[in-house]
Amino acid sequence: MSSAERLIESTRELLWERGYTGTSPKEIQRRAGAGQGSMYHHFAGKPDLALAAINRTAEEMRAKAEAGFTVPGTAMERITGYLRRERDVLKGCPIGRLTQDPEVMADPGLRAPVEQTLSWLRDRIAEVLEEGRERGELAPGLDPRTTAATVVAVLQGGYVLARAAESTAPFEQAITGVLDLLAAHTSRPAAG
Amino acid sequence: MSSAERLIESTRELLWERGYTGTSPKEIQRRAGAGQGSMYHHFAGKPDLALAAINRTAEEMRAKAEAGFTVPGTAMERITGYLRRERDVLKGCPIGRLTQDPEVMADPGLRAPVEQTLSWLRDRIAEVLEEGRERGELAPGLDPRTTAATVVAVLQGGYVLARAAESTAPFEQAITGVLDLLAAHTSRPAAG
DNA sequence: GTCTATAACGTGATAGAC
DNA sequence: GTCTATCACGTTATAGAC
Repeated sequence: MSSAERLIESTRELLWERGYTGTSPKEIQRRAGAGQGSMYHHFAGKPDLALAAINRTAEEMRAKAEAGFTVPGTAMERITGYLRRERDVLKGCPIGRLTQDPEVMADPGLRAPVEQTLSWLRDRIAEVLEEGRERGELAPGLDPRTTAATVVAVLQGGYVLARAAESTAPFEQAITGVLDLLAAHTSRPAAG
Repeated sequence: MSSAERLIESTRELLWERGYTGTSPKEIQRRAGAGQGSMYHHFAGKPDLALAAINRTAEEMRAKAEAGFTVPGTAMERITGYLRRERDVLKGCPIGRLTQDPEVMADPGLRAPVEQTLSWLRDRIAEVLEEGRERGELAPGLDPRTTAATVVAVLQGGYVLARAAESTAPFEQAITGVLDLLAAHTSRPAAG
């Protein structure tokens, strides 16, 4: 792996673990096994390197989510599969956590991928729910857009509760709770 | 207001806006209109001052929540009142945001009030839901503890979505979505 | 491309005058 | 109690050798 590559990967890890404000170029270099000169040769500075790291993480997050949504099955099964997917719960969402970083949110370039990724996720879940409604799997009274916002919020908030408790239990409970609530709005035409 | 008091209040604001890692003693002093000497006279250092600030914020958060839960009404009305309460949505939750701060979570003294406050909130909401179930307002199939975790997660996650979008809209949608889902599990003995 | 040296500035804290 | 001076260290970057 090239120096530039190792620098990006180290930055991704540190942004996840410590956020943008809490991450220094020095620590990035140390973890990447690269010197100052190498970093400033490949990247203009900390914001430039962070942008590369955030863009890659955002892309990866979309790909993982999309893989879950594209599988066959009812809307409820696809949402369940997405929510129950294996996750590093105690580390939280690498994109969602950046919303708490004032320096990220103050920089339009760094904020854009964060905004777009979470916006895309809500839209995508709303589409899945809309498809389920069209197929008669979901109650017509269920609004796809508000429900999608709720699903994404439970996920993001579940991470917060897990980190606070230093336990995955509240995350699992939050997911189970919203799936139980959703289940009451489903009918299963195939299974009767 | 005394210097010590102004220092605590400035710290509370800065922890909310910038987090612990992103807040320097110098900035706290500037905002409080106090010098270095004053701060280090009243507090042992940054962690000590932050602890005082976090404890006060945690206390305030509990008091506000409790005020919402103590009002008369059905469980659904009390939960709705709590979730619909006026909030500084784009600033997010002053306690929840600390879960993303690695330095806070690494310090047991600072972490404790964060953990206890969110744990208390889940317990308190579970109690309200349990009361509703006992009164026949809520479906017996609804588990109070998992549902409470979902409610708190929607709130915490709603803040994340709002900050990402720089808009309160996704927060409102997430709240509306979970209340709609909950509504399907309620019966209103009084209203028929 | 990668290294080391240097620098201007900020951080978190201490010391001691007043 | 509050002030200013000072300090060791870290941050973010630039310069220039190799």
